[in-house]
Amino acid sequence: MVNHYDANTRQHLRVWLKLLKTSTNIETTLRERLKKECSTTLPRFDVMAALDHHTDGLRMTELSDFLMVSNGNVTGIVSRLAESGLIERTQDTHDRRAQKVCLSPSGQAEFKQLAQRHAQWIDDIMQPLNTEESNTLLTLLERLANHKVDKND
Amino acid sequence: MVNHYDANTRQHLRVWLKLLKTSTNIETTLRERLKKECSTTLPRFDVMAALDHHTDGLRMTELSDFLMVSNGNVTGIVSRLAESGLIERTQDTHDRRAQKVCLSPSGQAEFKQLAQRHAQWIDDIMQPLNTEESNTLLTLLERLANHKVDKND
DNA sequence: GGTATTTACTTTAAGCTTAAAATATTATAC
DNA sequence: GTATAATATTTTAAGCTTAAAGTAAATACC
Repeated sequence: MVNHYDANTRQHLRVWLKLLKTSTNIETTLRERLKKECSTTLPRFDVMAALDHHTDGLRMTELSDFLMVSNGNVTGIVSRLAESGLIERTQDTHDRRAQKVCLSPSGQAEFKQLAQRHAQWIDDIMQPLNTEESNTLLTLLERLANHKVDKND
Repeated sequence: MVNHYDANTRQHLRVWLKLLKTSTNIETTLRERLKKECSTTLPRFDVMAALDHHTDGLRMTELSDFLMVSNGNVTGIVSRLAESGLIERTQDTHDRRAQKVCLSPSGQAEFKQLAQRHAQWIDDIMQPLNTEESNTLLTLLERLANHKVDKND
């Protein structure tokens, strides 16, 4: 198939595909390492990171809002983390619909290990860029992220 | 929780999170538009794009290699696309295990529409960067993508 | 106080994704 | 020619993800 787009559009597509591929590659590396070296998954890590950040615990809805995923999604991940004994759920005494979720002591210890390895991996992956370059990258990405797209093109 | 990482690591984490978020945001926008405006999904689009690119058709294994996903994954997506009449499977006459998959005429017409809208969306999303900036972004991303990580840290 | 609405959360259905097991067929070794 | 290995593909089990429907409890309204 002949590429019939103009030069500008081709460049845009090229950048988007590279952005997607780079991000996906790094994500895949993290997922593989979390699985092989730590027997866990990225979604579990993300939930644990959120709870580590919020020491007082979070409600289910607060958790899904913070992670920007659906509330039904969090239900499953939290259930499995609870089965593994890494998080604890406590019923809200004033609101019987709600519960507060937080890391268990073993969950805290576990996450401490995970976070350290995770940071090392990212350090390794980001190695090729010096401070100035990574600042440039950050700025350019922010420009893309902050550009609100009109949903009704 | 106190952030106990050194400045360099913090910067690396910041850049990675921004890269992930930007990429995910764009991907989410594309998924939403494909669903709402075109009643399809990104995986379906990706398979159709691969077949549009390979006019002679592809075997299942070639398709999963090209898309860099598992072969079992492609089985499901191709089945659903075939149900929709957008692709056709033909048995290989010399190898009864194999089949060749290609876009049906309606699949070609459908993809032509999809590709055009997709290109417009990307054009819109990449708007905030001029040519020089998008070239810089491309270069920095390539540096990250080409950096092979030692799997046995 | 009783009805209606909102809120917190779970369940369900459908699709995506993978690794691993299973099937069927072809190619190789002897 | 038959046993073995390799190849092409599908199936299965498990988890992730969403939107939509369902459940239960709290709040608002009158």
